Amino acid sequence: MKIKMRIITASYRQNDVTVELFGRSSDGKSVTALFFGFKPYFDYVDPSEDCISKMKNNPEFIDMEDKNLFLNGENVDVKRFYVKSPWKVPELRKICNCEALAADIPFHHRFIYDYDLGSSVNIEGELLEDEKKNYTTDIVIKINKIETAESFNPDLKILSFDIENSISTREIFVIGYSIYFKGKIQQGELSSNETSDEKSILNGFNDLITEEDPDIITGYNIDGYDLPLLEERMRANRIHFNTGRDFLPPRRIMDQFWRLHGRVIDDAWWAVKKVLHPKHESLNFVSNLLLNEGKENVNRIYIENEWKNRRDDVVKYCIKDSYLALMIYLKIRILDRNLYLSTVSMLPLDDVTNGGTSTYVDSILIRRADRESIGVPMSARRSSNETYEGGYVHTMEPGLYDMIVVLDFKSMYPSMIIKHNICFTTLSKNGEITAPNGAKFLSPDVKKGIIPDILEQLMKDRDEVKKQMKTDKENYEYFNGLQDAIKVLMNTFYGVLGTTFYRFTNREISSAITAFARQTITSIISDLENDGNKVIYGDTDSIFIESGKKTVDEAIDFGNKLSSEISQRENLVLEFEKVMDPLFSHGAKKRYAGKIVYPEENNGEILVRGYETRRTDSFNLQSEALKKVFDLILSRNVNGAKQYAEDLIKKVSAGDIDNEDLVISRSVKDFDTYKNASSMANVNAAKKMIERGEMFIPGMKVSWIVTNANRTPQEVEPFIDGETFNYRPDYIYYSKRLQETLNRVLESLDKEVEVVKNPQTKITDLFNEDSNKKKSETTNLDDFFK
DNA sequence: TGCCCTCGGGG
DNA sequence: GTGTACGAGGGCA
Repeated sequence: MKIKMRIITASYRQNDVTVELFGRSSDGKSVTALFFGFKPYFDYVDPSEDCISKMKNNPEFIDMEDKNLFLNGENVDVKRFYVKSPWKVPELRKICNCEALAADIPFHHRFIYDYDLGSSVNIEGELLEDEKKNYTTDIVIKINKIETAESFNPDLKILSFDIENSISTREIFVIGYSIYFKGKIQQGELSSNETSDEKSILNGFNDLITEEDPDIITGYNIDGYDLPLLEERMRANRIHFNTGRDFLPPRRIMDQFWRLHGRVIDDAWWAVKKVLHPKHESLNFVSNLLLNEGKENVNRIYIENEWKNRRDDVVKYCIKDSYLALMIYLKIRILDRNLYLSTVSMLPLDDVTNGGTSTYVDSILIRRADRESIGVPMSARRSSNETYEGGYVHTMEPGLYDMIVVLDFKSMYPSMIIKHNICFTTLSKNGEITAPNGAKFLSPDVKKGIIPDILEQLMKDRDEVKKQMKTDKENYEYFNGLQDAIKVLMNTFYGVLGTTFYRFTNREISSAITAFARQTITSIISDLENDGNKVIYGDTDSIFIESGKKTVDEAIDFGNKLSSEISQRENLVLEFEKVMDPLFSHGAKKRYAGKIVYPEENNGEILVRGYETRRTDSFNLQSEALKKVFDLILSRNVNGAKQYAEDLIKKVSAGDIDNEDLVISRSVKDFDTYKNASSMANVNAAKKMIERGEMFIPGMKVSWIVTNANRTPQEVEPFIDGETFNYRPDYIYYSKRLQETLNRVLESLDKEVEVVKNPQTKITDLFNEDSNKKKSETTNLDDFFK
């Protein structure tokens, strides 16, 4: 039989080293596809006789083969060794002293690369009835023939769940779930009652997953809470946590992700963090923000009592939470994004969802290297603390600027790589292209590098998809998602090539890329200045110019004109991105705030870079005051901003402020998990709560007010909602912190006069670091990619 | 300046 | 599972 399927995850069976591909077929069935007989292998560069005999005598040895590969600028002889077990490779690659190649590629990736499979595949094979009992999928098929197919997006089943449990005994009370499939939502719960205990909840959960057979499992903070809890309770009840499509349990990877054979575990909270960067990350806040809908009213701090007294409400609350997580997950469209990304990077969905970014680049580059007989080095395990010069940052004079036009280089680093043929395959002493850092690369007519070639192709692909997006209105969404994913992939490419020690590149190559980029932007800036333009700021691939225009329309014309002039002259694309009016900076690099007036859809937005204060352990007043100050400055009311700041700090130092505005809160774990618990304010607040007979359970969030910051550690008193606070806050401490925050912004505006009078105590000048600023400053590329 | 430690979400 | 890794901020050397 023949089927077309989208690959969700790939793995292999330990017992017989059979490759397993899990996915959904074009007709909506869940599928396990098995490939028998694929063998692990890796290469040794020019191994000695001794090395070869060691390998041949190893019980893992199957076969060997001669190869000739391009490596570090020359062709070398290598021996390819085929072995029995993927998990033995880390051991085997250390048997000899010579260099091992491609000995750190996960086995399922090795398979996908070798058969050059994309995210969707056509399979010819036969149904395996006797294997059906080993998997939860609708069908199990033996692969006789497999090849990549045009990518398609099947309907995937998403299951979201949430658990309510006892804080003290950890016992699970209820698991609520919401399932999304083909546009419909189905809900339910598993709970303890007269006839059902925790054991039956846990077994019920396993059954639910097995029967529903979802492709995606989500929830809110399931990675860090619900899944570890399930694992713990399953163990306590001696129940196998067999929720995989092969009945194996989920496994925690690096204290971060969970991996489950056949399904993707995709925590909605992580997705929200990555995509949205919300001010607060709580389910209630985020669901109100995205869905205009909040959590049900249950007090989870007193969950045991709530469960005793309001069981039905707790069940409702639990289901609602699973529903909210599901709706958030759908709303932010992270699944679509990852599906597109898996399409363009030719990887299973799980690998783009829960894998590192270098995996995407590996997927493209390793296939290409194999095709062209280029050796695949191992990832360097060197500690790479060495930094190198990154992007160019133009220093900004402190002040308030009008009608600023912002120009952006389109794909600056990919453009540099393509233009200068930068690649590990072209790096050569004989190269006629010399980078500003001294690295030399062969010219494209002598040898075209594979990285520039791939990037050029990706750029062309993207333009092509964009064209289709415009002509094929019916499939606009699809093409738009695809072009965006290609952009992400290209960004990933230069991110990986530019920041770390990636297997195919090195420092010389990374710094050649950034050096060319600096050369390009600085020469354009000086051209602009020679033409009489006022360049006030620039960072890596952006240039800020004071247009001198009175109206937005004039500024837009100016921006368009500049962008087309320079783009033509330089044979690069410099896009006119936005107009800000006004723009404010106190003179530090990477810190500014501006009001956007163009493009129209962002008109009125306030853009703040580099000034944000940490939200979680700052007190309310701090962030509110900062926001107010920016509002005033960007309304050009600088004096008003100063006056406001001065008045506020005076008020605080005089104690004329509500206690609520000074509360700091953070969560506290078990005290003995801290290296230096006694010096931590949150721990000390929790200890005092216990002394006072207040409830404290490790993991709880604790609120406090600082009462004496002159002592080490600072003295704090817990702040309990609804109870009077009988201590005097350290108003001097609070006014100092407020002053620090506000001075970061205001200090530059009026240097002679201290912006704010010192409140009672002497405070040394803050932010006097700009005495010897150079005109040109550089920054590490890593900063740019944050 | 750079490293180490911690939190955030969840009950 | 031939796989290592979130991002921001404060404290401290």
